[in-house]
Amino acid sequence: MIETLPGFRQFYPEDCAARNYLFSIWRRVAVSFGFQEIDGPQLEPLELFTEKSGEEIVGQLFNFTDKGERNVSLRPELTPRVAVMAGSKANALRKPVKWFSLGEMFRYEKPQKGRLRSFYQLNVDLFGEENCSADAEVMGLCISILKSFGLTDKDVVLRLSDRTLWLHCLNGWGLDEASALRCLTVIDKVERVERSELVKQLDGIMTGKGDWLLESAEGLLKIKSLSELDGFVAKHFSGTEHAAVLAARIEEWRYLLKSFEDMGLSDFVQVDFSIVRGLAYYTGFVFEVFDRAGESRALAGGGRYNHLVRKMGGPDLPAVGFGMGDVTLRNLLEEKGLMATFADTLDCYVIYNGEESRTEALCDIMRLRELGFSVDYPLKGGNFGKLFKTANQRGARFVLIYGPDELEKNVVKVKEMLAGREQELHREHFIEMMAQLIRG
RNA sequence: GUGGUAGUAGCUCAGUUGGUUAGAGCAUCGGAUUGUGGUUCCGAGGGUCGAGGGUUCAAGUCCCUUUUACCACCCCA
Repeated sequence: MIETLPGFRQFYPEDCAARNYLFSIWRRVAVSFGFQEIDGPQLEPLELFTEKSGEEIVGQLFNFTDKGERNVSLRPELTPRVAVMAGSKANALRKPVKWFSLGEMFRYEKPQKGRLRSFYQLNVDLFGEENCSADAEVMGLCISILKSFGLTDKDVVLRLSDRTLWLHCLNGWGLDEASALRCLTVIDKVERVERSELVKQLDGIMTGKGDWLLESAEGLLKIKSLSELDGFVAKHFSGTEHAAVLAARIEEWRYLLKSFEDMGLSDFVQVDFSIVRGLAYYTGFVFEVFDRAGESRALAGGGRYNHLVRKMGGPDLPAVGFGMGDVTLRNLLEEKGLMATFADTLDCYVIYNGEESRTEALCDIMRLRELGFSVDYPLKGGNFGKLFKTANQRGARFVLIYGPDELEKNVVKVKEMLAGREQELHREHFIEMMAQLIRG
């Protein structure tokens, strides 16, 4: 037997049903928020990704040279393509542009739990609105989706941070923009790297002041609420030239958090400045959603990326978005017992006895199928006891019996499996009556 | 890319210091049961013991290599 490539999955019916369940909720809730579905190619020119993320990214890509000597890569994410799509029609698109996409992504990584080489991702993007009402809408959708799966604020938390505020503070502490960005990549590691190592790295950015810088940063990292943030900014920056921009930014925070309150989603949101996200293209509010209990990987993550569209060759177009993968989500839902088991179900299972009965049965089966009902029947007959057992296993609501007795009386015997009730329906109006029974 | 652990039927797993023809439960198929389901009983099929090499009279078991999965790193759009 030939195995799948590492990190790729086969989907048996139960797996497909589970996947479709995730897709259906993703799609339904995104549409309910007024987002429209889009998609892009699965195979892309390599430059699309190196343009956005630099040459280092190639190590993580599923890339190769095609028969036309083109450097290509399976898509590891959708965002650059969406940025191109939005950018190239930017002037023609009604703002705000609210798009989402469900698709398979590929990354050449070492497979482990919650991380495969092929996975499905929901991608949500909102273009053309600078106000943080757009951030609220996008994050609100992210939380609402998780709620729709049955997850509560006891299960998951959206950790909300802000790269703009970080940069203002670092700027206020004397770092230029390039140093500040380097500093953020160090801060991103604060949960998993030892303190002395962090100080060393920060020393490399601000000579002799690494320790002080880390302490200042830790002040920000400790903050858990807006009032604490107010206090922090007052303590560090009141009376300085940075006070005004910081005050303005805090007003945006106030507006964003108020939006979550108005949406009834506040309990899902936690101020947490340790989230800065690895990639440098994020420009404002950033967030990640985690399982509150476990140490599993992030369920979703995203933020503001106001410069990407221009970087991809389009006009200035502010943007905010997030991605959510199927693997971690499904793991969590299974852990929490929120993943339904997807049993085989049928509206009708038809059993017959003899060739003449089969002729009549097939005729009715096709008519019921045309009405959209799921109807199945044994391909090779069998005794009635066995066939009832099969009907039961198949999850059939009704069993329709076509036999010599019924044929003679010109009826179909209909058994409702759950109730065990039986009745005979005259064949003259059988399809109509059967349709009524199934519907209701 | 670096370490650790593991791999026996479709699934979950037994398999003694190396010793007849590798087992069980579940699932599948058939029968008891050719006009009535969830229970029960009987039976069958299904294994190159992940792959390759070595040690041995003899390897699922010991050794080496390799591969895959899981876990921890690196990374994480």
